[in-house]
Amino acid sequence: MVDDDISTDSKDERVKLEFGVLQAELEKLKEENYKLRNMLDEVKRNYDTLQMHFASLMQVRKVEDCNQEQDQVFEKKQNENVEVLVPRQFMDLELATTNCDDETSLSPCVGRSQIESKSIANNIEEGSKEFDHDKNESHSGIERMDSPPKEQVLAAINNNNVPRFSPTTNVEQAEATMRKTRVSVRTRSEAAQISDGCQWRKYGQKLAKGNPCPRAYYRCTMAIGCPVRKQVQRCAEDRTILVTTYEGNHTHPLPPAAMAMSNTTSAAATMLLSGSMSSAEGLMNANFLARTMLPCSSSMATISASAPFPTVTLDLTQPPNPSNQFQFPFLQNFPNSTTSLLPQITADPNFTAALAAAITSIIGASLPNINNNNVSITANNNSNENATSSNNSNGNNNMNNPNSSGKTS
DNA sequence: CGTCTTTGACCAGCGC
DNA sequence: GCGCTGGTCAAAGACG
Ligand SMILES: [Zn+2]
Repeated sequence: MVDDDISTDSKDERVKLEFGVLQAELEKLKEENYKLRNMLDEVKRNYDTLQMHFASLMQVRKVEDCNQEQDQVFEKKQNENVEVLVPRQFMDLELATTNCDDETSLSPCVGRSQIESKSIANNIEEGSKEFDHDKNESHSGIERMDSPPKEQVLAAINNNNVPRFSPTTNVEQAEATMRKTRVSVRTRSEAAQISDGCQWRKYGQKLAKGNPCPRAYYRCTMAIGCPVRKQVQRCAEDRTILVTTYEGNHTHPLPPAAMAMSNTTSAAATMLLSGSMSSAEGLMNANFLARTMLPCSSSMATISASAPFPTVTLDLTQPPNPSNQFQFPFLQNFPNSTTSLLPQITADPNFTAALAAAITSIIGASLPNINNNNVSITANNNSNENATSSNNSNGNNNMNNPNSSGKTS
């Protein structure tokens, strides 16, 4: 009996030991699997990015060929001092901020850059209306807000796993000239605010000049100290259009909706802006890429050198044009989208905010030294946004609060 | 009672 | 310096 007991005990112990070993091994394998999966993801992203880059280069070459033929016309225009300014702005990043950051020079800059975009990139977009709205939105003094510290920038880079084309020196240089990157989203919405998965706290409201609708200011409260802010304002011309401008980088993980987009947009956005940093050619790249990022859109993407800080504009108000979907593999790799069509994706109310959040983080982190870029991406969206908070007006307009005082400083 | 919104005050930048 | 404008602060109140 005693012997038997001992033998079963030792047997149990051996089994336990073995179990423990196996469990440890399993854990190890899990970990390894996780690492490998991460690596695979990264490789995939890099592949997508490279493919984008390649495509853009091909486009650039095409356009260059085209331009050589039209060189004389170009030179003539440049002599008229109309076209030449944009490339210079992109080259002299620091000077550019002083060239173009006052209100009076803003409009001419918009005009110039759009002419530039169009003539170089062959019929990229007419989008002057959009930029008029954007102009109203963005000539404010946000640039005086504090730049995020280096750690934050690096953290954001890591968070998004963005493959960077700008060398480290650019990031360092960028710290000196750091400006807030902004992502402006235009959607059709009756709600006072689009639901974007983040938590926001309203901290102010103003009547902006040139727009009877008040502009509301929100700050991200998903994490203590998150510097992300957003402005929400209705379009003066079409009050069904809600313009939401995001600014800054989240210091916390993005909500699932935003994360879903992040992987897909990171490569594209990085490409978009890395291409646009230093030259007219880059401007072209960015336009081309912006156009291809959301190929279902009826209008195309533009990039402009108008803003005192880089601004990506997502116009989700246009009617759909599903003729040319899936031009690029990264869109096919869109998480969970292998069976769905892009218009459905862009109609998702989460899409807007997710894309905005992702791009804000990405470009804010990886390419902070572009000072005068405006990227506009247009897609269709008739989403039904939900207001996450009641957002009353203290302006003298038609918003919800009948008791509003009508006074704004 | 804690959280959020409202809203007048305040501040900085800019043009004159 | 002054006024205008956009952005932020913070006290007071609303709300659950
Ligand atoms: Zn945040």
